[in-house]
Amino acid sequence: MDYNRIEKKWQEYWEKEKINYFNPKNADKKYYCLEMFSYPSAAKLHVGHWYNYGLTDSFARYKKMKGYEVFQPVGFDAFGLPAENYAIKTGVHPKDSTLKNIENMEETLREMGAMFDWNSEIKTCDESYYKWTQWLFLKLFEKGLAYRKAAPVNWCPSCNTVLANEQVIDGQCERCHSTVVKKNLTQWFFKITGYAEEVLSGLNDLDWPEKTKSMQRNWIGKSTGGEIEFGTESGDKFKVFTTRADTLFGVSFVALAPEHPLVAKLTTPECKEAVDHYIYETSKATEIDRLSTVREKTGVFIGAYAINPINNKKVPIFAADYVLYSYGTGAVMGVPAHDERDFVFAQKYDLPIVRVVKGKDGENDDLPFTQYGITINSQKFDGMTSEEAKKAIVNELVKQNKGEHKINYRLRDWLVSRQRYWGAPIPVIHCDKCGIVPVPYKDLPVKLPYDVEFKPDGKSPLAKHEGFMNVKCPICGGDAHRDPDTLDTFVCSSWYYLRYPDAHNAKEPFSKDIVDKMLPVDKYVGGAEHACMHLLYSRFITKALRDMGYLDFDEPFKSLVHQGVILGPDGMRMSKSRGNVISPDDYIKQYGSDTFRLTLMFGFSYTEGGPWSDDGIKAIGKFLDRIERLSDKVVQLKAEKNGNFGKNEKDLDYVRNYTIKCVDKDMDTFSFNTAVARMMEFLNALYKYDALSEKNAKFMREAFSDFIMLLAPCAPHFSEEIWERLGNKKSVFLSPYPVCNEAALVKDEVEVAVQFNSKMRGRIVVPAGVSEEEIRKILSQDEKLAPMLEGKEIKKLIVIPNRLINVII
RNA sequence: GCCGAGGUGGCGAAACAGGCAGACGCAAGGGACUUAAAAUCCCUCGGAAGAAAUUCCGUAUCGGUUCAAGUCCGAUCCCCGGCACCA
Repeated sequence: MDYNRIEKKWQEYWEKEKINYFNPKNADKKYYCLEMFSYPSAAKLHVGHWYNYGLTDSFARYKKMKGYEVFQPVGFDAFGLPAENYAIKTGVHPKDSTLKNIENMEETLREMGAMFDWNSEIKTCDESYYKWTQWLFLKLFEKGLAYRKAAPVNWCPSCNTVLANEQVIDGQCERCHSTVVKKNLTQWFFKITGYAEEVLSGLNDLDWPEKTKSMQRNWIGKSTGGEIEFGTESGDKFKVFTTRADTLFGVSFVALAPEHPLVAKLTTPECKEAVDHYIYETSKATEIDRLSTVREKTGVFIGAYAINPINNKKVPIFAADYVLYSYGTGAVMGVPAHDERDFVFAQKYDLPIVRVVKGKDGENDDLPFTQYGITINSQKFDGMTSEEAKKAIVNELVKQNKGEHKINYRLRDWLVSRQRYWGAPIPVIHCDKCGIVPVPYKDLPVKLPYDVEFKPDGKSPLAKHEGFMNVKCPICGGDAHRDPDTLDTFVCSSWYYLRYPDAHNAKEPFSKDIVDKMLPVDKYVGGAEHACMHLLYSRFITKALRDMGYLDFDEPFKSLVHQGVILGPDGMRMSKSRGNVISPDDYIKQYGSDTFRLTLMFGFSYTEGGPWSDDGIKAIGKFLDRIERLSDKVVQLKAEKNGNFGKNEKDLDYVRNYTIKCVDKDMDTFSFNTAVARMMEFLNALYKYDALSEKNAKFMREAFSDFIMLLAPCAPHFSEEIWERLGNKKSVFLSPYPVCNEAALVKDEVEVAVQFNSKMRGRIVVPAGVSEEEIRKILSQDEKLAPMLEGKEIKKLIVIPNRLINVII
């Protein structure tokens, strides 16, 4: 078959017949199938795109044949750093290179033959899209969910911009791997922490990979404990957060983060020099050093003492850089006997180690003892379990107004401003008189100017563009200037799935009616690397929009699948520098896109991925050739003669229906490799039947038609072609998916395994559903098995119907 | 350290809910067809012993539960992904 020719033929046909487009009239049967949209890169589609888009398309086509009105849109996450960095290197404007890349990708995506609904295409860099990204920002601002504050932020000196916590990996920039430094800057944040509890608890009901849910849980990092107020001799007070209030009697020191304001205030003159020196040394340490767990715990006594509210004991206050100012209260109580860090610290600075919890059963003398146990040395709280003591001690402090129950989250607010050019401008105006003034909705979009000098110098490129920057204040009419920062591209991608179903709406980002009908996304497919970024941000934005009344559901993605990663033939991640990149194009030219797609389906477990091997594609080529050869025979079959439905027909009918049942289920669960395996078995059975001298032509034709329908989602062009050759006038994708006839799966006779004392001893054929009695009889007559039973007493007979018989003798 | 997912032939991988381990394919070997090659078709293909029938062993390691364990339980080792001085 001339694959490249028929691919074109059917792609044109689908386009002409509108096979791929979602019909809103059938929205009650909608199935929203979405692949994570991609960044428009200059290179052609790589294997990863194919693996994501191609295979999920097969799933979508399967759903379509199952009777769903499938909505499978496509678009581009078009803002972002690579285009800008490319521009800095080559002088090609980001807009020009991006639009050109998009054009390229559109073309190759069409060549894939996926049933994308191109009518709903989105490009986040279009004014008609980012207008609504800005709208979203303003709505969050109105709600108090977008705010500006000065804070120590992650700064990538190479990208010349701030980064969200999520974009810092091991202290390095996610993108360029430069070491990230802390800078004190005033930046825009989204208040995702306000939704910490809901994004956490909502995970329980999601059909998502457990791994991803646990990564989000981890990232959100909920811990339940108490905040306890310590006094000082000077009358100042500060709070510590602890999850182990049961160890409060064991406190022998208190440690404050070096940045904590009380450090400067409480340090005594005698200690000032040492403390200043310590703070200076700390500030020199890089973020990576400071975050290392193996780093020695250090600190410095500041000369002041704190008073433990539970027993009024005086304990020394230290400044210590293992205490993070950004978490909890920036102050911790030191309980050396029951915390490893505190233990090391106490040994180093010779502080008392007081045990206040003992093991529940038996003595455990090892310190630090970090498990829960029974309280000791804790006055009236002695003898309680840790769980009880935690509550009781905080309750006692609540009464004295010196503490409260408290939940802390590790999650930080999402830093969304970027000092870069190629993004959506932040739609606010800074006025000396009126402060921060949101751009009026009627003035959106705030257009990103084209003629901008974006060579990096540590400041936002837009700041240098006077025509952009200088505006009149919408309130007072006086001179004012725009915000020179742009939004993190994750803001653009945090709501795109809402825009697709109503992509051309010029009056609002999306109609409430439409999204309430079309969302949540029924199946979302993409890489696992987005677990704590895109997937978390989108959930937050959905909930925020819900609370503002713009939609009526809680979660954007009901069901999520992560595809695995296809590695180079050497088992390493594909990269140009390694020279192990597999280019789909070469294979598609030679074997066709369906062959390539099927190879990916059959060769890997979808969620695992693995190294590419050249051998697989030849095998699939052979498989398709075999199908084509058989189709020629089927077409030429003379219908008349044999209308019998005997044993051979029954056998084939069994395989046919078994295949339908299995493939149906496998497609539904992204178990593509086994679905293809079942189809191969079916084809083998069809060949076996075809080899018979007597065959029922009508029946074989039907069985073969079923085969092609099962294959169609996985090899769309090829199947359409064969389908047409079989004499069908309409697209195979308009025919209903085959339904398994359960009756055909009931066999008269089954082969079961026979074990004696649990060891395999042979196989026998028995009528389906025989009684134990009959089995005994059959066994005693079996010429191979009967002699082995002679003179032995059958103590017990275990029968697993249609599978196995275990004879205990 | 914590959380999560894994470890099955020469290779990619299957195994519903504890019930014939290795489906389906690749590679390899043998054969048929052919002048020959390609293509196609047939057979073998976890290991060991045996002429064979057959037997024994085998799902990272050790132990347990069970008539029966890749699957369940306990311990250990290894690999991958994530988090990590989070109090």
